[in-house]
Amino acid sequence: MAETSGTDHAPMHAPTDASTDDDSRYDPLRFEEAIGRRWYEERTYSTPLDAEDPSLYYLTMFPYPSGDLHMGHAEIFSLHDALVRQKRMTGARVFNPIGWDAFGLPAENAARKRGVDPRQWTYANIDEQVGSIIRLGCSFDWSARLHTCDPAYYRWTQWVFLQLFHAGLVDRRPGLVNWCPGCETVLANEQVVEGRCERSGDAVIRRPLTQWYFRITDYAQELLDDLDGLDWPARVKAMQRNWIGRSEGATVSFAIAGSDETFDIYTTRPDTIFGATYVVFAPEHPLAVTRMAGDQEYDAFLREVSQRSEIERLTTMAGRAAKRGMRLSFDVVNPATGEEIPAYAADYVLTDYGTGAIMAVPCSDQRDLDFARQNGLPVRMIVQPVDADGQALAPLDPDTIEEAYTGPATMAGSGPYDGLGTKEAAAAIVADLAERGLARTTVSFRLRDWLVSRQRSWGAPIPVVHCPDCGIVPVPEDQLPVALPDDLDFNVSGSPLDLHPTWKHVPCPACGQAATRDTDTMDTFVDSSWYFLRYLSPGDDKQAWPRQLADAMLPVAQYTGGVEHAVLHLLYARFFVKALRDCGHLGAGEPFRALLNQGQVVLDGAAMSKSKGNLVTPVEVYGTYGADTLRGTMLFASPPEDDIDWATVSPSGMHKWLSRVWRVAMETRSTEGLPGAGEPAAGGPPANTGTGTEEPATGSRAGPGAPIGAAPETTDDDDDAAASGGTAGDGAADAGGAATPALRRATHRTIRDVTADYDQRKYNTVIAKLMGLTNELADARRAGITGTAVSEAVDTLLLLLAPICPFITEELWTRRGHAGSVHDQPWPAADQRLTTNSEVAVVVQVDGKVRGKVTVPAGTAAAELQAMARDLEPVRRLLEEAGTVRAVVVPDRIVNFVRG
RNA sequence: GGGGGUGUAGCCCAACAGGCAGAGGCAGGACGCUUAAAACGUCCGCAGUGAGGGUUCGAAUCCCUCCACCCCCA
Repeated sequence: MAETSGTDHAPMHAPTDASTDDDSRYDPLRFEEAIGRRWYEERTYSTPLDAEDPSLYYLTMFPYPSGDLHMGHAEIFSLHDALVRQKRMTGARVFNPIGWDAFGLPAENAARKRGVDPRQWTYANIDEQVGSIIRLGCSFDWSARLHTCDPAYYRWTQWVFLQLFHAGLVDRRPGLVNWCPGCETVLANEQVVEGRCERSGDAVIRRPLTQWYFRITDYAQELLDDLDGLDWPARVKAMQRNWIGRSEGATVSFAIAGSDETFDIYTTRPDTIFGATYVVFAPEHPLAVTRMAGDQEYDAFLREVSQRSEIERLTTMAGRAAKRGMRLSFDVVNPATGEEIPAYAADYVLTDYGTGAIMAVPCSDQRDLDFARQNGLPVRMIVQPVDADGQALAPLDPDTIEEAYTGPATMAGSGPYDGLGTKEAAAAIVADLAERGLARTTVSFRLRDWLVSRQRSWGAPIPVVHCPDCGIVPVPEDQLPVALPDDLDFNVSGSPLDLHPTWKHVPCPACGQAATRDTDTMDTFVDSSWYFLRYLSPGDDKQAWPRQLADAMLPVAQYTGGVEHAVLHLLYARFFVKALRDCGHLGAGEPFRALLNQGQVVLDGAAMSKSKGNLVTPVEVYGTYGADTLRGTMLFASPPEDDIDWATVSPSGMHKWLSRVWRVAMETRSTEGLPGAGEPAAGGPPANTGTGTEEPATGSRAGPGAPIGAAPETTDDDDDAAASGGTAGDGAADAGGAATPALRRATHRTIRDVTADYDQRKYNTVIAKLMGLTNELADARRAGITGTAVSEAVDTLLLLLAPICPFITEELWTRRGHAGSVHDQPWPAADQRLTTNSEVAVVVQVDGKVRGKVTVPAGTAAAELQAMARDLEPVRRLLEEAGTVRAVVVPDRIVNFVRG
């Protein structure tokens, strides 16, 4: 039954001689599929949720259904599932849901290109992915499954929108926005990479449009501060800090010459104000636009600037397009010097950063210097560079410098502030200007508000109606969802939803007169910013999530996913949780307490992709070698956070090892290692094997640290606990003499070390150590060892491997005569008496060179150790002719004699 | 330019909290088994840790400078 696809996928397993059911051979295709199917159909890993007795919440980023699973998915699922399964075996109940991030543009593109309904396209892909996930043996809780494109889900996405709306966290306002011509929609800043659409790669242009925004900037400081408390990779935190981009500076008021009108500039370097020789406005700055109204040249300039991306506008890199600017029709007054300086508009100043205007200080800002040189503007030196010790360096010549100076300096040419350091000068200048009401210190952020409206149609409609009289009217909660129509025409230029003949025409919910729906949908990142809440009650049509349970379950204990979401999804989800907390719907302030990012799967150093034709798919690998081999290969390849280059890994190597595991487990199954009842089980009492098919999450299992054992048939024999381990491996059933304790020691050391590696997520070394144990086992068997030490070793191997390779371990566990699932067993505990060496080899050095070794009982005192070391022949000789000798002794490790 | 990370054997990777650089795998070689090959089994490792300085009895590990590559921000 497990054999549906086996034969034609397994060329290398083609039996050499007749027998296909040769059990001595490892053939995963014969059993994996049936086991995975059973786990799915029986909902084996479903976990009832209880606010009074919460489970641990482990979560992996839900997939986007663009097609079947790719290697990246296979990697993250392998990693995540190992994490979850191992945690369960330590006695924890783990909630591990799965769902689909099912809205998005690819479905629309498929509709446009191939005429398929986006819903059908999406669900067909989901079905395919579900099949692959089952095949991989992932232990998800299928009863919590959700899809963001389901009205039962997006109804609550819309509800969340309304909560933020009522809390004043949603704005609809005009602005210059990023427009992707390929996707025919606006994008958030986070979706623009190097001036291009991160999805389609089209060059993004700037357009003035009225759009919906979430006020994420209200939370900028908190989003920054709370990073400190998160157990996240340093680089992800660094990326978020960079993205939030906090800077401290000053807002300074300048006056327009010959007028009472003033405006604010923002600067991070108020100390340089004496060097300000002009000011620059963003071209779109209202003051510039007003003053230049009617100037045709300026209009043309504005149009041109709007075509350039932010990156182009800001870059200081040599070789890039020159800064474009225009002289404005007025001068301004520098409040520090009182002199009149010219005003410009230039593309390198942005409207929405700071105040949209700057003072230009060519000597200390490269962009200002470039612009000054291009336009023949004066450059003034206002500092004296100094070295690290404060010694004056050669002064710089303002007429010839090509690079702005930003190094350490003291003020020189800044009037009363000369001689101060730049830091003190900044404080003093702001303080003095503040006294005259002309300046204040300001904190500024790079983070912009999150633009959430999209002119696309496979997304959650924004639940708002535009009424000629009432204006913007939110759809009442009891009228949700605002559902998508079934009959959208995707072969239109523009938004299908907007162009639908009837959908948008509705009566105003407030006054009843004819009105129109908002025809934009929400960014799909909105869907994924709260899905971890919906998993708690995916079928609930009364509420988005149960508050009590959410408070018990959040933040998510462990989140896994790709680093590509470091700023987008992870920042948005953090914002949502904080906003929803402030709306009174949540207790938690962060969504994900711990985060693990896996690397990417590449081939020969390049990303795998269909277009490159270098795609290796999970289906190919598990179709040939089985899912366990795929999972093991992924985890063995490198530490989880590193990229995996598929060219350097070896599924066949993994398969070979699993074959060895299979062989040793099968060969030792019935003839040895099944001690009779009452015999002191060398490894301790048996694991809890008697409870069979029970819910893994519940009760009967022993807690973490239960001793492992080998005997399926013996009754629970708790009295053995005291005696266990004390026998140190020379139980009556064992044969093989002195090698037996060595095998037992290897077994228990492997338990100890592998457990530590699991805790640190070092699956590559977990597997390496299990391979080591397999080698020890082979050695021991060659030495003639049989009996409990062997079965203990084999069973331990299966238990320790179970989280990574769930199928082979399950199959062998059963075939070895154990009742119940290997995955329901308690995690083995190492017997300390067996892990510590009774004897240690201590290295003896003279002047750091190894001159010998002494083997001593562990814990031998330093003095004794030194005496023994001194007696070694080569050491004694070397020390005789030496004068003073100092000894460094580290017990159990090293003795080093240092001659004077 | 600023920040984060990584450099160990032909390759992927180990090395607790500074203590004999090698656990594991891939590739390669030898041998065994075989008529032969594959598969399987056994065995085979002086690379001194990117470079240079420093601290230390002792540095892959800690500190400084530099180089290379990756990522983020500019």
